[in-house]
Amino acid sequence: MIDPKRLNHAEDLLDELNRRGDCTAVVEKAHAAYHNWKSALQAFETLKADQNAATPKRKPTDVEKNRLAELSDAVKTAKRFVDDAEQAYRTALLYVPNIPDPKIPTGADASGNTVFRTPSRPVPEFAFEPQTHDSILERLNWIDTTRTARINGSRFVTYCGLGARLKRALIQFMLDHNTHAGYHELSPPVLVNRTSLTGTGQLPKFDADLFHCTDTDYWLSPTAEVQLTNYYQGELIAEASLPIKLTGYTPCFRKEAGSYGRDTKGLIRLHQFDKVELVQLVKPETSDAALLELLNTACGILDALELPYQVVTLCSGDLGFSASKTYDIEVWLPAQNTYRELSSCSLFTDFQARRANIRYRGDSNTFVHTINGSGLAIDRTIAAIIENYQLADGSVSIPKCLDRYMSV
RNA sequence: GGAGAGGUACCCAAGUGGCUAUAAGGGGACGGUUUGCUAAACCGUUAGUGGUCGCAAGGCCAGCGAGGGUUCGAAUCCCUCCCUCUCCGCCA
Repeated sequence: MIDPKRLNHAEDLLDELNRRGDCTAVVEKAHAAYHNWKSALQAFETLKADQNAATPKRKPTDVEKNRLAELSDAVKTAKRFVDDAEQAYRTALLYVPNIPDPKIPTGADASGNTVFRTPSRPVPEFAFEPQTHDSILERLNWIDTTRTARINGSRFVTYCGLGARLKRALIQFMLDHNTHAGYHELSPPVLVNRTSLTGTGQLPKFDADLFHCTDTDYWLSPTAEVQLTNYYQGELIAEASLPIKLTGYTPCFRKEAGSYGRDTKGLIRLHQFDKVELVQLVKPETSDAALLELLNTACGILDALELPYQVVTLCSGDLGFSASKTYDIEVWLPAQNTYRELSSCSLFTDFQARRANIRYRGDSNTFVHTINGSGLAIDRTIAAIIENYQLADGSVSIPKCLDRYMSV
């Protein structure tokens, strides 16, 4: 949520927001609803002050009672107006995206993204035609999509034998890496409530992407960002405990509605996947540096795995709804002959903190800035390892840093 | 899932329809007096916050788990929900 006071200068706000694409409609709606609420509030508060002044300390006489009853009716009517107006204004505000960082490039879509860090190492050269990760994994019996399709349908995977061990090893390795970088490990539930999803910005706008339990208001979390960021929901944090750095492994669930036909094979786009997440809650003045630190932690995992990657800065038009600045880490996939997103590291400024009401006790009580990124997506990392580490004889080797996690 | 008990400030807790919650009383914390130094004793401080109006000083409104309702008036009565605790059932 943006600072509602910015609606007082809606033209300036629009100048900044329209770098994403046309936001006029949502801003004008929020702007109108905001002023409607304020005038309703002022009318109510005046009446309420009258009522408070007129209410006697003892039982009122019948004459007084008539006048008090009138006042009471007027207050109730005014209150109803305020409540409706407030509901409308808050809802409208939930649909206004975050303000893009002034320093990021302006662009309409992914073609406007710029390279922030050039490839970390040369891409591997193969003396043979590199195979796709799914064909290799299937042949090695490290995954079984045929049986999984019977149990779950498409966009699910079962890891088998060494494949399952590799997944477990990667989770372990990444969590160790992140805790060594100073992140506190949490292992949260994967069912979350509506309030938390609203706090981090998935709801109300993006409910079509989420799995929702039909008989309760529980949702399957699409990313541990939800659980880790909302861990401090509603809290007033002591200044001395900032920055808070959290990491956690969870399964993640996404409907992937609207991506029919895209990445149907392999591990790139699944309804359920595994991810190790990095989250930071920081003081506003340190958030730019903290984003880079978090990015470096995520990149450090790929360095250790010796996988080639590049980092791009998302342009204004490609930015997610809640983010003000995002760096995508893209790993090289030889069979696709391209870099694919493996982690998205974003600064949300106070946008999520306002929605989730996370503040810290400083000179005044201020909203923290939130930052998160994958560190890393497990299944896509497996895809990258398999494709980059494949050998001429059809087998694959395993990154050296995983040896101690893969041994029996 | 069933039966019961709770949720008031940093913690415990009194308040059960009107006397603006300066929220009684403890505890803890902090400051002071006293002291060679500690402890004790005594004195004091410990409501913070959100919103709104205002250049400001300051005014006003809302806050007793959350949301509704009853009432001229609700921490207090009623309803729904959340959470904690005890017992039973079920289960990993």
